[in-house]
Amino acid sequence: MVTLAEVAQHAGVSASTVSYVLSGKRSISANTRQRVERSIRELGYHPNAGARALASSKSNIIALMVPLRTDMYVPVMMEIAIAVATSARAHGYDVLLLTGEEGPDAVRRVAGSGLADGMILMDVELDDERLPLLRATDQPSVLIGLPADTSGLTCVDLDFRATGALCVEHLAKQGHQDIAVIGEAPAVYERHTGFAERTLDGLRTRSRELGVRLLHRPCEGGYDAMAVTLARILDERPDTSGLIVQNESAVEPLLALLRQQGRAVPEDVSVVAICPDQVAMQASVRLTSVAIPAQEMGRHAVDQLVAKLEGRGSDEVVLLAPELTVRGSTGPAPSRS
Amino acid sequence: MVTLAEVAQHAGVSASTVSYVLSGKRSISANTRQRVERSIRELGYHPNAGARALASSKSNIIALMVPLRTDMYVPVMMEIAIAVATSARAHGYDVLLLTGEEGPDAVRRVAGSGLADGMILMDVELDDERLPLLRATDQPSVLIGLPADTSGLTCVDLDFRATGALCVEHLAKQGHQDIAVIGEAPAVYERHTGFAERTLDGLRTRSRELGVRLLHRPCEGGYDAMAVTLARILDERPDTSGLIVQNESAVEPLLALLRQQGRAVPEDVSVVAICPDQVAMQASVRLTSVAIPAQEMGRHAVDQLVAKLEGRGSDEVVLLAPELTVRGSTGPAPSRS
DNA sequence: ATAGGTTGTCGAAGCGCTTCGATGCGGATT
DNA sequence: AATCCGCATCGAAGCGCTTCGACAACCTAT
Repeated sequence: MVTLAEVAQHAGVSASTVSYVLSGKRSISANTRQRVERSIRELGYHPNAGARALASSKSNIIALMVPLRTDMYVPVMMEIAIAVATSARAHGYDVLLLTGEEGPDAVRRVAGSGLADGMILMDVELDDERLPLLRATDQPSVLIGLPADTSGLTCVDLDFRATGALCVEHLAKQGHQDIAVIGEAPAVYERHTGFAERTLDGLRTRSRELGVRLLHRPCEGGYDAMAVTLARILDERPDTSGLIVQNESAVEPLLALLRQQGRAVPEDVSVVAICPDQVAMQASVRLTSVAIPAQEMGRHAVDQLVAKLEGRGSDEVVLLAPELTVRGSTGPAPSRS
Repeated sequence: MVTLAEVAQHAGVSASTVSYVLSGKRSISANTRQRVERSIRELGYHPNAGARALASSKSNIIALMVPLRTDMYVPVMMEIAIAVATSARAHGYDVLLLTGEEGPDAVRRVAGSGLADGMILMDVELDDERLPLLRATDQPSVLIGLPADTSGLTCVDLDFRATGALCVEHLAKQGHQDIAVIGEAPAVYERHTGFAERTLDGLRTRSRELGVRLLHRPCEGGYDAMAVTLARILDERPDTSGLIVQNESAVEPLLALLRQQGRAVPEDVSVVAICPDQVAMQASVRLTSVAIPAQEMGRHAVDQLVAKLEGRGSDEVVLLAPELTVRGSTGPAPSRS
């Protein structure tokens, strides 16, 4: 293993000079810099991460806490995680992957050990048990998702309230009077996941304002669960002509069922999805949808965190504006029979 | 921040004693140990990761390189990643998330800087460009997936050759004579991804042995691509009665199309999927499938790597035996019209 | 009673890096 | 010619931990 000292000797300068060449924190003559850089290349030197962390008390690592559950909104999570890793690298940081498993202890461990300089939390619940710790340790952090109380926290999220409103508006504008929402699995609501409740709030508020009827039903993923849920909805509100789906793994089953029952999309029923663009475009019907901008969320979160770590940056809540893309699954409401 | 020295002072012992209490590398009297442990608790001491890494030249971190592509076999990747993170924690390791983006350089960076003690590579190609480096740096590592040349490497994977064989056998045993394989996207084959080619090999070899006809067609995910692919298959081999799908995002579209065309599963067509159990069970037809044991693969990889890091462990190729679960999507071949 | 072996603890020497103050030097300012 | 300043470099002091050899203290076998 090559050390700083060896590079210094090889280049005929002192260790500190090499260090300054590397960090750029003091001016170095062009001549010396080149000699040092050459030695670094020739010896294949790589600074030792541990030593660096110890001496500078900065690890250049960002911790990312992802939910343990592998069953829900997986693609979104994955996309965010990858976006985080990629943007972090662009800022010179590496990413440490923490699963929800350890829970709040992970926060303590990471903050205490100086393993990471800051952390990004995903899948934040409205009243998340990690938040008190986060506030207490003054560990620089950014949440992806919105808790109930955002004071003293930096958060990044899609504006799900506006998302809900947007979906209702779109359907209402086309004359739909009876709208049903097929939501995430019941467990998601029971955990008081921010995005689910906020979407619902936006949906309800806007539909009240616009005077349309709204029915919300949670739904597990998969075909059978969807079949039951759809039957219940149509039983309860036979005039339902607009459907809003916020559950990736319910999308395709829903379309299959509608087809099977002879309900044409969008002639008989309009469907709006809240899902990644890819899902909306790969479905058996091109779905009108509000995209979940996973990449952008990940990138924003990193940008915010890095800003904090560099002393700039503040406790801000960034809500990304939703965008509804009209594709083939929505159209005018059918005239009442 | 609390340091070892402070704990030592608080407990009235020397720093080295505290260190030995923590590591258990020398015997300590019960009395002293308790005093030290009490001080640790009272002061809320957490060892500093950087200092530890520097002094011991072990970071207790495992690097996990995941493919950058977010479009393919995502759930499997995610499940593996989470399994890796979870098992690693159980062994006292944290996980550093690297994306494929950096390519081989990531290997150099991690190995050189001592950031991680070892690494796990996913999405290994048959002739992966990271392998030469891996062999050169003698960085302890484990691959998930099989390259062409496994000499000097430790690999963990599902036995995809056996998987392919198993699928063919199952269908052949039910009398199917014309079998079509709907594979991963063409890009996957072009990259020479090990698992895809091996599966194909298993499928072909076994079908030759059993004297059944086999047609293989790569297929992008999504409904449209599937429609085209299916049409081509049925055009070319109208007698096809057995389908084998190895592409998660083609499963549901396939079922929808078959339904739409009035082909009953399993009466007219039998379908075997190679996919995670969850996908097979959530589909609109309970799919007979060979599971991709993502969790197990992740766990095995970590176990192997940890064994290597502790000096035990060898360069072994672990192939997990495939298991075919019969569900509702396969049955006897229809008698020829 | 004495040599020999355990057991439990301590002190000190690093691990490889960053960073601060000091220093030498040439050029600009009086 | 004396003074001041900025630039480029160096030396040394740590950062918080692990680990090795040393050493008392005690126990056992002779």
